[in-house]
Amino acid sequence: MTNTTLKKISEILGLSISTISRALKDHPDISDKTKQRVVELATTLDYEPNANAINLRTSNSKLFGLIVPSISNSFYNSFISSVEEESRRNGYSLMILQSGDDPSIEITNLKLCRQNRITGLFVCISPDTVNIDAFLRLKEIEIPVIFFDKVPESNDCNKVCVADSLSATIAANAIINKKKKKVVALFGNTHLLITRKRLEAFTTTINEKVNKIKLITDYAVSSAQAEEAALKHLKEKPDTFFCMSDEILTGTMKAIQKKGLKIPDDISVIAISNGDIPKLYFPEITYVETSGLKLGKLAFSSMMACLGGSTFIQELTIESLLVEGESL
Amino acid sequence: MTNTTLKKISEILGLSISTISRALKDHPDISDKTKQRVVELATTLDYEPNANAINLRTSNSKLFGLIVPSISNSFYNSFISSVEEESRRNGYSLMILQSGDDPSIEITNLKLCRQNRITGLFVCISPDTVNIDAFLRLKEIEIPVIFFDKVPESNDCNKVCVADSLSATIAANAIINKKKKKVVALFGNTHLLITRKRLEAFTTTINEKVNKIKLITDYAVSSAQAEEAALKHLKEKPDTFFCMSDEILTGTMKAIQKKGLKIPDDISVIAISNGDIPKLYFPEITYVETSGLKLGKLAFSSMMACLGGSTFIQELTIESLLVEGESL
DNA sequence: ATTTTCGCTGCAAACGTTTGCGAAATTGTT
DNA sequence: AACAATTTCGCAAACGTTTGCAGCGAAAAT
Repeated sequence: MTNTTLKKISEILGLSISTISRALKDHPDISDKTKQRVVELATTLDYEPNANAINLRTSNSKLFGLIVPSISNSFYNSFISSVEEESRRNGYSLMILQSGDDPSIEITNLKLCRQNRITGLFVCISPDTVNIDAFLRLKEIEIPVIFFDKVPESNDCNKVCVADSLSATIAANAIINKKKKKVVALFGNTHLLITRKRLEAFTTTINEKVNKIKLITDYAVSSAQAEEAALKHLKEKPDTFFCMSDEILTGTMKAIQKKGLKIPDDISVIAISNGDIPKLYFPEITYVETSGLKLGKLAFSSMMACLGGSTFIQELTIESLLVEGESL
Repeated sequence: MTNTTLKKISEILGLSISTISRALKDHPDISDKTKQRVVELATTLDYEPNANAINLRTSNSKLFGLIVPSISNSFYNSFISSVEEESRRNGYSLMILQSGDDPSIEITNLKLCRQNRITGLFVCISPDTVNIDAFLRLKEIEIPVIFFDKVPESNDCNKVCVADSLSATIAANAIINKKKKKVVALFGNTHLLITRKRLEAFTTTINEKVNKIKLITDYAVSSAQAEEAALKHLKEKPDTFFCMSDEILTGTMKAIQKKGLKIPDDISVIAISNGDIPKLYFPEITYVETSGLKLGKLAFSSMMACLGGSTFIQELTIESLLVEGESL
């Protein structure tokens, strides 16, 4: 049993292939009677058009590529989820590839995308990706590329990002408003632009405060390291923890639970997060939201704008907002 | 600037298209000198073969479809992650679609897969999917279908599952060994085979025990519902909670934290989980591991077996093991 | 010198669509 | 009845590959 094709239908009905093709897409040239016969047979034969043939013929794949370091990450996850949904809604398919933060796999993935003649690409580059020429070359063949989250520094490309500096500033201001006195701020990998931006915005905002807040900063590149760091700094009796990311937050929370501290009576916590993790705890953790869902929607609309003919290169950011739990 | 094709290369080099095609795939018929010229030009022209044309011609898409209720779920996530990796390693691409537990979207996704002439399909059906004919029809056109995790009851299909009954039995035995007396067991959607299996295995194992354990079972289809249920049953002073899934676990944990109970002194907890969530808490939650990664690898090898010609219908399970935290 | 062999290359069909163009059948107009 | 207009349909080319087969020139064998 093989796949049904236009040819097969045409032979059964004694009509030409082109008539079948037109009938199935409700072309005005075809009479209603014929259309009906064709549609009927097509459904009983379970006809599904061959996307490869269509793409080849029309050179319009209706397929987006998406390259991301890892799909098992709550932020990327929600990003992907929303892009996938938007794509389907708009009649596009999505090909999702993960690079594992390996630039060479990134290139392999890019090749795969090109071979499948994607209509557009969403990509979050790995920290070690220095040369983005391969990506920029897509533009020469008129394939829009939207960089998201971790974006290259080049000005010559479309980017959508969360507001790194702003979100850290919002968190800092929330801490100031609550009149906290001694803050331990934990950050991630200092190689990343995102860390440096958040670090700078956070410390400047805190230090701008007139009656000084005591600020202790530290770094961790894993949840376990964050736990250690938090345990260490708990000895200095801070009243607040600021966690730059979910990874840092989970480590910090383990330290707090380990010490049997009550939130927010014994210690306050605020984080920058996608929102999933903070809601797991009781009381729920106050966080500055950097929504993967929203970023996905923004990326998608940016993509559609490019496909609509906009050659305007732009860098977009989604605003952050404070989601108040009861941890601060 | 348009895409490079074999034709373009052939015209520049004054060779035929077939020669270019053969040269690029190192066919013995072609002389080394010619091969070298061709390969050289192809790389400078950034040639990438058109996958659509190849698929059309060879009717072998090297593309797998994967339909899952949601990609933002730690279990499916690790499943997808491992299938994606295996696919890439073996020269296949992966098209990931989410159904949002909506059977009609599931059908849309299935159509998309068929239109793209996938080589095989991995699918986790939604709880409301009653009719799986559309999936079984793929087998008639020789497209292997591997059902995973939430699988239909039909015997006429390939399934890979976590050891549902076994994992629940292991959890029950762990509870028995710890000499618990009063257990609240929370389960998910009763429409699902997985729920019924776990329910049955758990209750029988508990009830086999000579000196009776008091067992209270309840159901919840969301984390919030689980929290409510846990809160309700806490009034009956159980000494142990059994949570069938991560979703149930997070709800239960919120209830426990809300009441300020200490684990394991005031209350014990054991869950069936992928492992990510249990490790977020302190003390870490004891769980029976059902690994998405392992299931992914199993599903993939099962797929490869089908493609290798095995028509042997089988139901495979990955074994579970108890990962001891300090919550029991 | 003729045949055989062998290395290299090209021809052409096929995969399943879409679509411009022309042709036949039907209808309407005078 | 003759012709124009309209409706309905088919032809054939094209998209970019792969691949069986045949062709051709030159070296090797007879």
